[in-house]
Amino acid sequence: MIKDNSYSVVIVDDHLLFAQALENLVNTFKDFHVLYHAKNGKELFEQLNKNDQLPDVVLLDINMPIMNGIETMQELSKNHPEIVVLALSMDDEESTIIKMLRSGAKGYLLKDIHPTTFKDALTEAVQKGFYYSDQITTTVLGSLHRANKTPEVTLKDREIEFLKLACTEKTYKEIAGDMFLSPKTIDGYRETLFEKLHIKSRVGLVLYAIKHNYFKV
Amino acid sequence: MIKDNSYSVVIVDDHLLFAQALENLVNTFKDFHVLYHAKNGKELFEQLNKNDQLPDVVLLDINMPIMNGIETMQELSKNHPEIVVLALSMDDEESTIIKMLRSGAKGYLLKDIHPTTFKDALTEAVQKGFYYSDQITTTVLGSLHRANKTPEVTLKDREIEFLKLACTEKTYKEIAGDMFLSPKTIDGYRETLFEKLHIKSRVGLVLYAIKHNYFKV
DNA sequence: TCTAAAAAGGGTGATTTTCCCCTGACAAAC
DNA sequence: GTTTGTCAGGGGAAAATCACCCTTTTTAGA
Repeated sequence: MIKDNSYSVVIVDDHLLFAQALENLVNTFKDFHVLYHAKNGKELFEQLNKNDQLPDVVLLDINMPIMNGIETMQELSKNHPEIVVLALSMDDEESTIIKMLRSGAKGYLLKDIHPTTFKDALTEAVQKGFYYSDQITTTVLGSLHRANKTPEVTLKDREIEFLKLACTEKTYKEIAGDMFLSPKTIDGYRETLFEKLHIKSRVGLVLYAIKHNYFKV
Repeated sequence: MIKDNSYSVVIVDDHLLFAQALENLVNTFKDFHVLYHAKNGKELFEQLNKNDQLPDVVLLDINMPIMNGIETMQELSKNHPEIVVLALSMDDEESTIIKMLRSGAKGYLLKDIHPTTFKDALTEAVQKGFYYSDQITTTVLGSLHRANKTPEVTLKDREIEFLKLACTEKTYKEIAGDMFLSPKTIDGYRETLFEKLHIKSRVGLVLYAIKHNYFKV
């Protein structure tokens, strides 16, 4: 879907300065032009519905309020699977990368990418339909490798609920009250998580929860 | 120090994409032009020493590896107090803002600032020598207000050392070993921090440490 | 140099966390 | 119809955490 001989790009990022600056940068690439940008997923879908022309590429920030990158990506996959989405993020947290790619992102760019590399990534993305940097490939392969031997840690709803409460200054007894369970049951959850997550103290619970986005400081 | 009738700007940011994009944006402002950009404080000083022309404005990112915004700012204040430095950051963490301003930054911009506002900020910065957004003013005033009644929480080096270790799965006894102190002394640190930080459990220590950047997950 | 405060360490006891082993209810699977 | 698995709960004990009150040594300021 080329218009004026150049690919159309939409930017989704809540950092207006970055979004605007990025738009200017993209517009310096002769094969690309920016259609518009949105502050979050919600705004993106409003724009997509309003405009006739669908973008060829969406540059999607992950950390946004309102409707974050993961949710947005999942919706995009459902409604517009033909759009090539490149995730844009500050951090290279493995779980985040995996989540984005599993949700249908066709690439994952760190914001400290070199502008030249960025242009290459964009070009490759529209031509081949995807772009994976060596670093991301390594990360993903590493994760798959580990997933093979350690059968993936999936937490149940009640465990997650407990995990979040463990990140507060409540005692387990208080947590038990909050969850309408006996302290002994809570003790069971604690022990289960200690085993599942290979940790051995409440501090471990807190660190795991924060690292895996179950709890925000 | 105007050259070609326009103010010179230097960008310091480890996110190359952002830096490049920002440079392009600034270059669209007719009263400004970018001299160069640096990936961190170290690189900035190398450039400053190499080049004859000093910039009028430095846009300084805070979160950088090698030499971060705070350290860079302190050096800049010593060596080139005449340069107007605007801190650029993702987050509006009060303690960070305070630290930057105390180190001599003449303004503090959040990266989600609107590009138009950004241009205004830049213009005001070179004309008046500083730029404080309403939000930053409020934050700073709020902090001063609190500083009046609660005499500011400054942690000593040894307390910080302990705090970081408390963010691991070590027991206090092990921490004592690491710090070559008796468990009883460690217990003293624990108690002091509990009071200083208004917390009541080790979880509180971990949360405080992470929130105030003493510990990275 | 004197003094006062900060740092290091001690004792004791209550509370919480951590560990291990065990019971019953219930639901899906075989 | 039994097995298997998950969820809830219990007993008991060791270890760690937390709280309060105390002494000695070191350090820094007047």
